[in-house]
Amino acid sequence: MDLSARWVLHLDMDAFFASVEQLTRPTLRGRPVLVGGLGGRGVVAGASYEARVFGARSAMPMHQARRQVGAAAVVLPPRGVVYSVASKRVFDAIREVVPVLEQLSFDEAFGEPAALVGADAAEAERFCEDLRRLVRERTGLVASVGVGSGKQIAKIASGLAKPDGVRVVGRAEEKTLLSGLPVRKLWGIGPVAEEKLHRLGIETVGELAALEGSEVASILGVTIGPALHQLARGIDHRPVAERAEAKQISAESTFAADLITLDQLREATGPIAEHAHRRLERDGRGARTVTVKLKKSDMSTLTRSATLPYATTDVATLLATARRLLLDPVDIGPIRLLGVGFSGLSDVRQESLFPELEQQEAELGDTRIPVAPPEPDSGGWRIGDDVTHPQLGHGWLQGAGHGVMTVRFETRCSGVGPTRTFPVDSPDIVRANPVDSLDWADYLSELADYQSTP
DNA sequence: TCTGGGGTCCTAGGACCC
DNA sequence: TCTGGGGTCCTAGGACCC
Repeated sequence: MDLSARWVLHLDMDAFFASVEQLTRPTLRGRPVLVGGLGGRGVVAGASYEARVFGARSAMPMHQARRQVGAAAVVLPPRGVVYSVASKRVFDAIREVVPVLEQLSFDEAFGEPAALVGADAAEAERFCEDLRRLVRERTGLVASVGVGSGKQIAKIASGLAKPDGVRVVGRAEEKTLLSGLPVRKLWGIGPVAEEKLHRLGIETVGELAALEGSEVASILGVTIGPALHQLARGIDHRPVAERAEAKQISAESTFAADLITLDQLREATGPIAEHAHRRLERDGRGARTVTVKLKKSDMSTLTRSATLPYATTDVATLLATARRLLLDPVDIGPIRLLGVGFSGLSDVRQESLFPELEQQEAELGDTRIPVAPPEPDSGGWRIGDDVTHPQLGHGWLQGAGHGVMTVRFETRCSGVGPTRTFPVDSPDIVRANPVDSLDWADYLSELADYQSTP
């Protein structure tokens, strides 16, 4: 293939989590929305542009973001299923035009459309504007697109395109753009590599590019070094390809207060392992290796893993294995986070070679699966919960306390909806599927169409 | 009340086998 | 009385990404 003719595009949804909240809850449009953990140890997973004006950013501790944004901040817990459905719709739509997509996350993907081979910059730009229009029409969400000769440039370009834009970086422009950038902007250079380079006086991608290959290898390692050196010099022939199946499925949880006994740790393992196990079941494969991850109060982490003689989906076996791997906080110190991961995933759901062993493990694993944590005040309702009312339809909880709750009735297609206040134990208010907030009005209009059809 | 949750990839040492 | 060499699997830790 003639690589000089290559156009790679990087599509990145604008403020994805916050935008989905604003889409499905019209009251939030134009307001500074922070999505993330509400507890003291939560961080921001998504911030709307209105919140970014105040300096709020992803990965920032929530209490800090909240302080910066002030009283206008709307803080909501993440609704993973809604983002997942919205994401699928976005990329299903894009695949109609660009069949091969390398999806990096819920909100990002590379593509290399066949239609753009040999195209000029203006054609590439028109193509991407069409793509953005398609996404907006189908989903109501805004994507920005960057285009360049390879993945690295395309990714940098999408950053420049934001918000709500397209940026094509032509061949002539590439070198200049790249060389002035701080090294940290290069994909694969994180805080540690950045610090190593800074200590040697290397600040920009241009300075990195100017080094000898051997120097870069000695600073950044023989595997990563040469790859990053090439990228710094604008050489990026990496193909765009669909991602392989996941190699690992895990769940983890940070506790409101550090755990200090082995018993607490054993209890906490249940729900976390079950969470990971539910996703394993959905995936349809079995796991051979179980890993537990413990993060201590000083943020250092320990992992312990064990490999079974066979891959299994049996929750008792997996849970017992995880529990066996735990370390005692009395020995290692207070634990702020526990994770349980499954790997060595395979389709073969082989019968156990050692059924009696499995039985033993199952019995061991049966010890005291903890009850769900007690619901907080307000009748178990939390801000952000999706609910439904027989007359008023789908809504979300704006506030709860003192025996009453305030519900805002609105969805993606309803426009700003009305609020009503109910006793927290009102039988009319029932928990609803959050995904309905993406669809509910559609469903109603379809129903109306259906009923009006003779 | 500093620092979530879900991933990928790399390194390095030891066991084990031929 | 010197201890090869390669390959694979397992384990633990860590950098990095969104």
